[in-house]
Amino acid sequence: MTDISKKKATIYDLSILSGASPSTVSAVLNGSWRKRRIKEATAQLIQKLANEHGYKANLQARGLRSSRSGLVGLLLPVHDNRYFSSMAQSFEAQVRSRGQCPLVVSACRDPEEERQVVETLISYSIDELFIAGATDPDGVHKVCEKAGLKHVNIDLPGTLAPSIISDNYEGARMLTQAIIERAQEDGPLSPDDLYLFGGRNDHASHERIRGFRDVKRALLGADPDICIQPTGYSPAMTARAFEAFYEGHGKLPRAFFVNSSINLEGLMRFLALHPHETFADIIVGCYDYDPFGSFLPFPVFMIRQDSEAMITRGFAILDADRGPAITHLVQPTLVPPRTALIGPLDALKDIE
Amino acid sequence: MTDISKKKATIYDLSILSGASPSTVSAVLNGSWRKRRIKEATAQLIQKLANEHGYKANLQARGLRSSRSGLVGLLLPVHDNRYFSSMAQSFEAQVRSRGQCPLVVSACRDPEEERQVVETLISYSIDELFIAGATDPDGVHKVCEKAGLKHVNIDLPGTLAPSIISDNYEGARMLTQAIIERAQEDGPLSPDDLYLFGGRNDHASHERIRGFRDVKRALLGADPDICIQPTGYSPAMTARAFEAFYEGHGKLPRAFFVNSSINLEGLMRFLALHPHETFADIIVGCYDYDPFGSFLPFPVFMIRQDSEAMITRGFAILDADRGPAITHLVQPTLVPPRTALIGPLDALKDIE
DNA sequence: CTTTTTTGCACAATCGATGGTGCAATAACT
DNA sequence: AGTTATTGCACCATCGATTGTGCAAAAAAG
Repeated sequence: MTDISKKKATIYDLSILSGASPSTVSAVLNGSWRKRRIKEATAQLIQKLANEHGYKANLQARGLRSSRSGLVGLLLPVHDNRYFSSMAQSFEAQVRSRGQCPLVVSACRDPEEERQVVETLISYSIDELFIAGATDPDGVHKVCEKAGLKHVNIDLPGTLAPSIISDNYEGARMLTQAIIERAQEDGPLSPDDLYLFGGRNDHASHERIRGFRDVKRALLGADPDICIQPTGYSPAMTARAFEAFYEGHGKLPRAFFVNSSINLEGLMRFLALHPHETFADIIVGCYDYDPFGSFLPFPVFMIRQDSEAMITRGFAILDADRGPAITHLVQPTLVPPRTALIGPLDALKDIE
Repeated sequence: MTDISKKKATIYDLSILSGASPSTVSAVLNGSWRKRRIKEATAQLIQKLANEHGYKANLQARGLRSSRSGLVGLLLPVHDNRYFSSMAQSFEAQVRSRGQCPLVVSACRDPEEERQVVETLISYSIDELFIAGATDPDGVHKVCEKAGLKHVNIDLPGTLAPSIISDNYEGARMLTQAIIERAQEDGPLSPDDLYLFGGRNDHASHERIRGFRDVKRALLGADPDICIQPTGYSPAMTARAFEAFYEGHGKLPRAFFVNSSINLEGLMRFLALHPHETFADIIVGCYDYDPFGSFLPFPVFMIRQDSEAMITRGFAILDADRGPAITHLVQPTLVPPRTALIGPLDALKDIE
């Protein structure tokens, strides 16, 4: 603080200033000094000097020596999405509170990129890795395994490492039931009136589709395959699917289940091209929560996945060290239309 | 790849395997081998061995020696917001395409936290830093300065380093004009019918408020102070401001300008407590773009800030090395209601 | 067949911290 | 006073790369 020197102070500088050896300085500054039986007075002197000179340990050097970096990684498919960005937010908070440094990266749902990004993180000797929504969790697992890196899967399960995911089946059941009941308030609902858009060949989509179909069959008696319209996690493809349906039927289905908020963005693209009065009576369910998505001009039921709880569980599992490769389910909650939930931002103090 | 050894290979391992010295191996693997006049055959042998053993440089060691890490930091106020998360998304892409590793962190709009987080990043020897939306850019600047870290401000300007920000004044003018014109379609608008909610004591808010007031005065002839309601960047506080207005007037203002999407979330919280029919005729302008925010059940004009361009400019400035501490303006665009823009996600390939 | 030049590489110091080991000086016991 | 225990710290190897320097061997020049 007081000091104006250009270069960053090292333990060697403090060693000279204090008259102690570098190893003593190191011990004092990394907290191991009691164990090393350093005199209290010596420690205080060194700490005083360190403060005066704004000493900060070089974490690359420390990491090199100790082969730990204090970095904890979170691998996301994308940032630009409320589900994942709020996961990033909770992740950061939890990592920081453990005295480590969060490293959030995205890999664009590309299996090869996922592995490469993780290789890079490993080159920085990260200590732990959360693999969220990976397209190929087991591929990433192998990379981690080889490097001895502790890791868990979040959101999409793997078979080789512990996984913490939403209870997609139950969530989809809740959501499907909610939109059916709501749609039936406007009159009887035929199986052809209820569609599902979005999702692809991943575990979450499968489970959600399974939940959707089970409830639909139970409540509406039938479940034609045509009502399932996978589009990938792409707004553009989803918009195309809505457009195609619209061209064929002159309207949208009375009610539909949208696999994620990313797919819901596809619906927005479709809506932008059509006057909204035309679709004033649709009922939508979206497997994801977005505060604005909840207030669209038609009823939108949403599912809020508890990413904060998943991260917490993830740390618990990593701390417990080498848990079995089982899948832990976290319950999501059904969010009725027009609901503004509080989120991680509310934890922030914000002065006016 | 082929290799099954437990530990990561180092240049020393490859040195033994190839019969070359560690320095030769190093030179081959970091690309400086031509400069060092290493025989082509030697280089190829070493590269082959490196591939076979899945060699990856230890970046902490490299960073320690060269005092560069290949890490580029982006300091955000928060993740959980479309503006900043899409900034993170473009940032990542650009950093990766430059062969570096992105490090995105948030500091919760807390000046002390901002400085500490940056100190931590510096301890990892990051090479460059983008300071986005910092509460105290100049405080952060000083920390960077002392460490000789190249940096630029994004979104909120500082006085000591180059800054790249939205043209908030022009953006606010466009937005204000758009909502006034739209509101006047429903009949004459009095100055008391047009409010501004959100924002606080930062440069962006000041400029937006200035733009708002200038246009309002020009078009509506007056601009009572009461119509400016700063709430900070907090959904909860913003909701309270709407609630207070509603209690006093039995309705919301006919038209209003919301300072950011975070404040717009405050409007959602208010709306959740009231039947939306009551507010079917409000006209809203929001300084930020959110794809779902654009489709609320009343007209929402939005401003899309070009975060991608800001990042690009930022790199240009950093590459030009030590630009003057001037402020560069990036033009935002006005987004009419019910518009679904494509975003960084559309760059992703997504197989069905 | 020398002398000079070029080629190809090895050596060793260094970045800044960590942690095992060993050795004085002091304190505690006979 | 002589012996043993304890305290307090210094020394040094080490983590894995980078890079300036130097020196043989090979090639080119004379």
